[in-house]
Amino acid sequence: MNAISTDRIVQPVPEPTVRRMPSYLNLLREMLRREEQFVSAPAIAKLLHLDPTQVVKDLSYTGISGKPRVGYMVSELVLALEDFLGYNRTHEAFLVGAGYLGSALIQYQGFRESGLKIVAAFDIDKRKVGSEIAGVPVFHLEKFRDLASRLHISIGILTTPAPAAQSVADLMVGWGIKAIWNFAPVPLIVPEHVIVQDTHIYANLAVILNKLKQAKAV
Amino acid sequence: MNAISTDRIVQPVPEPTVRRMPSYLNLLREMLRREEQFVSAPAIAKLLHLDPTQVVKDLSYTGISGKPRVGYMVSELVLALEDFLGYNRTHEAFLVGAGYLGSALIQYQGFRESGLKIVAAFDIDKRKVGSEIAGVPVFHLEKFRDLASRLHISIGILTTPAPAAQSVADLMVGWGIKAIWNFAPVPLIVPEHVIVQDTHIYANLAVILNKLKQAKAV
DNA sequence: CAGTGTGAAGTTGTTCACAGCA
DNA sequence: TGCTGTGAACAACTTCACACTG
Repeated sequence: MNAISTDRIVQPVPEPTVRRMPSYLNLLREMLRREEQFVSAPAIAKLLHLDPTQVVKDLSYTGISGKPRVGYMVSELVLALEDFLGYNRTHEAFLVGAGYLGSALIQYQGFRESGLKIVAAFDIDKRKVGSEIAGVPVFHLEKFRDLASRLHISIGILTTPAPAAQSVADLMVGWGIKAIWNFAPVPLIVPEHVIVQDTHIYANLAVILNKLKQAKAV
Repeated sequence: MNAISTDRIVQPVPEPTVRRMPSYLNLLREMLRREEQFVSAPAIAKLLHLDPTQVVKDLSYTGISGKPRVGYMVSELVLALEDFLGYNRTHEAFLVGAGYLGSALIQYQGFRESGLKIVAAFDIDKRKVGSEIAGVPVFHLEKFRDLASRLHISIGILTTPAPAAQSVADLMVGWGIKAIWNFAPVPLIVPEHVIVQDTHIYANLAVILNKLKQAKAV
């Protein structure tokens, strides 16, 4: 390995592009399984219901270039996307709130091939503490402190009920977590350097109901 | 009821605005509980980490107007938002795929006060069929046909593994469902008149990992 | 004068148009 | 001719600037 950094300058990528990347990877992995060699942007666009130019622009962020008339090499794209998304590094995470949603996330098969590894779950419910969910141990929230300082975990997944969310976020911040994936419908207050990604199920529901209303009105 | 429609013309609302609406409602319901009478847009903006003008513009879509120097009447806004989001009508839904994620959605307390009522779940796993999840009966997928034709359900929630997603979507379409809330990481092919709302957990994960990468690069 | 309300400016993301290539 | 790749036009959303109000 050369002493000069091999990391290219990480240029900012539009968030919508980042959000589409997993879909590309998903599709391309499937194509790789079917041993398809090349794929064109218009073909991808059709399958994912996107604009062809959009796909070209998005894929350009991976650094891979395609051949006119032929398209992109599937295997090359898969590797580039995995690298781009960080799916070949392993990101370890703690999950707090081992209820139904938390359990669902732990169970989620896909995370294993997505660079996310939930290494421990935490709860305050004594019936859950001491058990395992899909091989992931559930500790009492008190233990969070000790473990987080020993291992160094960068991602905290917050799946508690709303009232507990802020205090759990404080805990996570206190123990040096870099990013919080927040599923509670509460805006978290955290120091500036901590990344918060909100995933609010209600926003999606709102969009559906709104589109239904719109459709009915026409 | 008058023959002349009382529905106002449903003007299209920017999707980002729609997505923020549940957060406003959430906050305002909390304020209502605390018996706060008035709230200003800047105050809301601060609590939700938004731009004050944004809040003003968003709230204007509810049809409610505020008083200069004072702000908006909380109770009025809550009612208007509930109406806007359709939370006072009840939308009945079928859920297909009673795994961990499906169970989590069924359990989700919040839906009850969000106008969404999951009336039945379906699966093909014999261990699940016949059971109940939080009072919601789980039927065999075969039964879907009969029930969907009898009741008329507008929303289908799709929480099956990816390979089953398209065939379940076909089923849902066949029985007249208007909107599909899709949690499978698969682009569904449906007739034009059917609304599909994708909720892909990986998109959110991708954003987090990307921000972490970005943070590290700085 | 602190807040609403709105038209204008700015920013971001998408779509178009077309040059280059095999 | 069908595809990549990119700069330019366009559309959508956000932020700014400011007139208005109690």
